[in-house]
This record gives sequence, C-alpha cells and structure tokens, in this order.
Amino acid sequence: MVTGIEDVAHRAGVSNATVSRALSGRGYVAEVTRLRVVEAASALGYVVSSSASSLVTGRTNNVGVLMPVINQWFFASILEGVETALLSAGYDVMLYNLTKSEQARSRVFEYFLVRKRVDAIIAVTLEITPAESHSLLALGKPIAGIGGALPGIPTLSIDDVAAGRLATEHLIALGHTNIMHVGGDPDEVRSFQMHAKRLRGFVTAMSAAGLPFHQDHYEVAQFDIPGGYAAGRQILGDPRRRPSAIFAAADELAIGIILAARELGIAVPGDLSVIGVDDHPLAAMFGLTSIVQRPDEQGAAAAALVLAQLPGPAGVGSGSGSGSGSGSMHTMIPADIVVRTSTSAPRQRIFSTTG
Amino acid sequence: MVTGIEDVAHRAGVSNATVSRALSGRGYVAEVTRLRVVEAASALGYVVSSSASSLVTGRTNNVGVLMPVINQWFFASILEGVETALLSAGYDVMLYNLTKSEQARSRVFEYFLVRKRVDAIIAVTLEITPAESHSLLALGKPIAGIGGALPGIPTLSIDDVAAGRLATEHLIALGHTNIMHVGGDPDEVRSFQMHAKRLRGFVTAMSAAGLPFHQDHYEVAQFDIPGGYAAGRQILGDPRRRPSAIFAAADELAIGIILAARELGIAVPGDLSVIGVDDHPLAAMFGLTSIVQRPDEQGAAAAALVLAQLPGPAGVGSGSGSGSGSGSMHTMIPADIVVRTSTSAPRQRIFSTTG
DNA sequence: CCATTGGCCACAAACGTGTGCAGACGAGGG
DNA sequence: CCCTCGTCTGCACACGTTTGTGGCCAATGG
Repeated sequence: MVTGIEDVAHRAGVSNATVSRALSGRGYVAEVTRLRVVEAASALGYVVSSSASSLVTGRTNNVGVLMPVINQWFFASILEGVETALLSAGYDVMLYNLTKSEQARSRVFEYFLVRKRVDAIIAVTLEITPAESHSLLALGKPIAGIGGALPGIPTLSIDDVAAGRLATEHLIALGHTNIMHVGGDPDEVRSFQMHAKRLRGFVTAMSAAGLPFHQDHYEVAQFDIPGGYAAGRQILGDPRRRPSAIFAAADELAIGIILAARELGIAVPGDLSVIGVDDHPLAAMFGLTSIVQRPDEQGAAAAALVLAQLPGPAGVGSGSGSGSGSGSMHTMIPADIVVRTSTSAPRQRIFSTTG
Repeated sequence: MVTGIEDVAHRAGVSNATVSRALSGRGYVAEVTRLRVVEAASALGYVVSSSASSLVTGRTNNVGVLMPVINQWFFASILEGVETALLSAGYDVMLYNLTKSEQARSRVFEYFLVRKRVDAIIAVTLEITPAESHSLLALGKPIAGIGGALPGIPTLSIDDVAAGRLATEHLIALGHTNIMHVGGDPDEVRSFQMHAKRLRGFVTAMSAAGLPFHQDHYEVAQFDIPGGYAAGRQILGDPRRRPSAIFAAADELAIGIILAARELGIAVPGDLSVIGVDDHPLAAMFGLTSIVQRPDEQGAAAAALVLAQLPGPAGVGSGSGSGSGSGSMHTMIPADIVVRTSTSAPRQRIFSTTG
C-alpha cells in the first residue's frame, strides 16, 4: 500500500535496521550508506509510521495541552507560546478544551489523556483535584501547570499578590488616597483564586500606606471589556463614590473603565487614574499603565518545563523519579510595570460636588 | 509494564480477541462475557494502546488543524468550534500553527502532516500551492478548508463580495452618498483575497447605485483595532475628506474608527455612520451595525465536512474516491446583517466647513 | 603473522492490537 | 438422527518499526 521501511531498504540495498538507524541517526552507519538510504527514502517519499514507532519505543512525540477556554487573549497567547516551543522541539501538540461541563471534563481525563496518546501534559489554569493529580502522576508522565501551585507538579504564574500590590503602590506613590479596585469575584474558586490574590495585594498595599479600606472600595465585574465598562459606569456615575484612581485586575477591565469615563466626561488621567494588569495588545493604544505579563513566554516556559522532564536528545535522564514529593514546585514570575499616560498625580483641588 | 490486553483477557478468562471485540463493540460477543471483560478492564485500569491500534487499523483517530494564527478572535473561535465538534465525535485534534516563516510552513507540511499522524486535515485560511494540494490529496486523507475555494477539496466561507455589497447597500439605503471603505490591503495575496473581495462588493454596490468611486474612497489599514483607529484619525481628521459613512471590512476596524470619531468629536451615527463585518463580541457594546459571521459554527461545519468523508460508524463509505475532480466544492455561507445604533440616515444639512 | 578492537551491517525478536478463519455449541427443521 | 445455521470464541497472523545480538571486515599493535 504505502511505502514502508522495507521498500526503502530494498531500494538502498540494505536491511531495515540500517534504514532505521540511518534515518534516526542512532548507531553506527557509514556515511555513504546513510546518504544512499536518505536518497532512497526521499525518492520514495517515505515517512516513518509514527504508530509503529510509538508502539515499540513507547513514546508518542506529542504532548497534550489542557485549557478551559481558547478564545481569550491570555489563553490564546499561552497556546501560541506552547505550540511554537513544542513544535520546534519536534513535538506535536494535542489540544483539549475543557469546557465547563463536568462530564466532558472527566471524559477527557479518563478517556483521552490516559490513553497513552501523549508523552506529557500541560495544564493551563486548571484546578486538578488531588485524585486527578494522583492519577496523572501515577502515569509517570511529565506535567506542568500554568496559573497556580499544584501539589507535586511544577507550575508557574505571575505573583498575583505582588502584582496587585505593585499596581496599588504605583497609584499611592502618585499621591492617590481614594483608590478603588475593580476585579473578578474573589469567591470564584477556579483559576487558583487569582481574583482573591490581586485583591489581597490591593488591600495589603492600602493598609501598608495607612489608607482605609472597606467593602465599597471593591467592585466585582465580568472579566472583559464590556464588564469593565459596566462597572465603570456604575462606579463613576455616582459622584459620591467616584475615586481618584482605579486599579483594575485586568487591562480589559481597565479599558472598559476608560471608555466609561470618556462617556461621562471624566478625564483620564486628569480626573481619574487607571492601571491594569496584563499589558494587553490594546493597552498601548489607550495609553494604559499596566503590570505586564507575557502569556506566550509563560507557555514557552511551561513547554520547557515538560521537555526538561522528557528523555530528550541531551536529556540527563534525571527525571522520572516522580519529583521530590509534595513540595510546592511553583515558580513565581516577576511582574514589571509599564507606565503610560493613564496614571498621574491626582488633581489638586478642593472637593466640589459637581452637578 | 503497563496493563495490556493480555492481562485483562487473563483476568476475564477469555482470549485477547474476545477482549478486543468486547471493548470495541465489533463482532459477536455474549452479553455476560462482555460484561465480565468490561469489569476486568476497568478493574485493571486498562486502556487500549492507540499506537498499537493505529498500527493495525491504519487510522489514528485524530485530525490536524492548520492555522496561520491563533491569537485572534476569528481564528480562536474557529478553533473552539472545530475542537468541540471533533472531540464529541471521538477525535483528538492536533494543532499546527503555521507561522509566516516559510521554513516552518514547509516543515509542517513535509515532516509532520504526511507523517501518518492524522486521519484528516482542516486548513484554516491557508493558501495551499497546487503542489501541496496534490500531495495532500494523494494521501487520500479527507481535507476541508475554511476561508476560500481550493481546487479539489471542500471549503467554506462567507461570501465576502456579498458581505461587502450588503454592508454598502445598507448605507446607501439609509441615504448616504459619500461612503468610504476601510479595509486590508487588496494586494495581500493571503487569505484568498478577502480584502479584495470585500472591496469589490463595495465597488459593485456603489456603481450599482450610480455613486462615484475613486481611489480616495478606499483606505488601507492594519487589520485590528489600533489599525482602525489610525485610519479613522487619518480620514476623519481631514475635513475635506470626511465621509458621512464608512464601511469597515472588520468590526475591529470599525471599533477603532468609532474611537477615533469620539476623540474628534464626531457623533456616531449623527455625523458618521459606521458598519463592520464579523459581529465581534465587542460589537454590541459599541452599538455597531455589522455583517455577522460565526466562526465557531464554521469550524464545526468544517469538522463535519471531514467527518463525513471518514469511514465513520454510520459512514456510507462513499468517500475515498478523491472527490469529483477539480470542480470547486466551495460552500458560501449566507451572511446576515445585524442593525444596531452605529448607522442611521445622514444628517440633512448644507455643507459647512467646520472649523 | 596473529590477536584485538572498533566500525558497520543483517537477522530476528519484540511492541500491543485488530481481524480472518475455523471450530464449538445449541437450536431448529427435515 | 443428521444437516444447517446462527452465535460465540480462540488461534494465529499481520501491522511497521526499533533495537539487542552477533557476524564480518579492515586497521592497528605486538
């Protein structure tokens, strides 16, 4: 049917073993022979059967990527980073989109992943139950996570508390005292309590500066531009409540808030300073000061994390000892701030009730 | 090492053949036996080796998805649609991100895809050279494309010419006569001349209405919100050039234009009507009238297209006859219009040179 | 000249599953 | 009672590759 290794062996006048060694580069093979084999292979359009290869070697040369959602800047960027890194390392990526449906979720876990189809797993913002974590580790397959600490498996993310603190401190340093925080629901258990952590960073910075904080200083919003816009109108529309600065938990929220401010005739940064988190592609256009994180680099880093555990070409092979127990192997990525034109010192003025 | 089919066969007291038949559902197997096998399999945590299975059956149960970019609404949505449809059909998806790099592109083609790793291929907005198309078809693997007609393989997309015409006709019907089009570079060969087609639809509608068209009525922009914003400032900042309506080739362009208009104090739709294409998630927030397309549904449709060609469980098996020659098998998806608040009749007034 | 070594290559045994073939068994009809 | 047929199961082969083992040969050292 299709050309197999035997055809090329026959054409090159050698045995299958030599063909295999010549093409894979393993073992002794004379240069002239290798050239002859390569030429025969390309002449016949031969490509190895990954199924047969995987069957005997035990490795599939592809890694699975688990994501809760694809169509969002953060996740799509991670995916791009992961894909690029893995592809250039010779691995294919199998994409599994874990929807909210618990059924589809467990189905992927029990049915697809364990199915000896991947050599490693990268889990993005995925809360894994201890049982699942155990079953994954029992497979002996390398795993890496993005988004929060997971027991026994290496993970990485930015330091959300530090990000919240840094953003807030920037506003405080500018002289703001009446600062609000707009973010996601802190009771949202998913995504490793990212919302709660950024809120905690905010509270920490506020109290460290001796500034008051109570419930009204925090507004929950849907985590996208329309959500930020709605929250912005809600907050800024009430003159009694309007702060001089807002720390938004994400750039998309911040952009929504800026749009709301424009509609309400509130000058940014004249009347209102806004800072976000992400350094979203749109941030520059809105002059948005932001805490930068690079999801594509995080994806590449996660890819490197699993590749290091795989018996690579230069692999030391230290890996498969199932990690060092349940110690947290979480890498915090330092978050920098990029200052643009959406933040400035508060306008010095006597309180005047406008309108 | 890991539990194989023989272990479960031994535990259930049957032969490997019976286990295979019991678990796959093919061939005769007594109900009691089947139950015993299933129980033994789950007790041992047995899962079939896809490598071994693929080796003998010749099918891998996964399809490759080729995309030029992931981190954009249109493509990410397609990917989500494809992934969901394929996963529920029991197929895994292997993602290949074709970057601009010609090297990586050909590498994927020659090295990965042909590598007997996928049963079918979905190419998104991918211009395939005749040679590549031929080599793909020679594989006998089902292919489907999104974005434009490809010789010999089934494809689907919206009718870009019709979309451009519909959008323009909407503006004309409102009474506009001074209409501009902001779009991508029509000389961009990639993406099946989408830019050129939408421009052609614009020109067609204009001339059909007896309206003049010359070079100044078309502005090339980078295909995202900042690009639209830049083009908007360019166009609207020049009072001699300012139209009463703009047809933007994409919602992101339209949103950028609206933002530019707001900055310049131009009322939408009072002084300027804007219409876009896509029905982007942000369109509703900006009240943007748009030509809707649903990339996730297009992705699902493309998945269905390849699944229909695969020897599925209920497959008629008509498929593999390599299609009906080189006749174009392109499906045009009808595009509807959703009217919001960014378009209205032009303000009736005498021409006055403002400021 | 012989022993040893190392490069090079072929033989054949796995890897784990699907499936054609044949055999066994019971039921039903002649 | 025998034959047929349908259901059920086991045997054994094939899928296409990787890799351990061993054999051959030339080069080198004694």
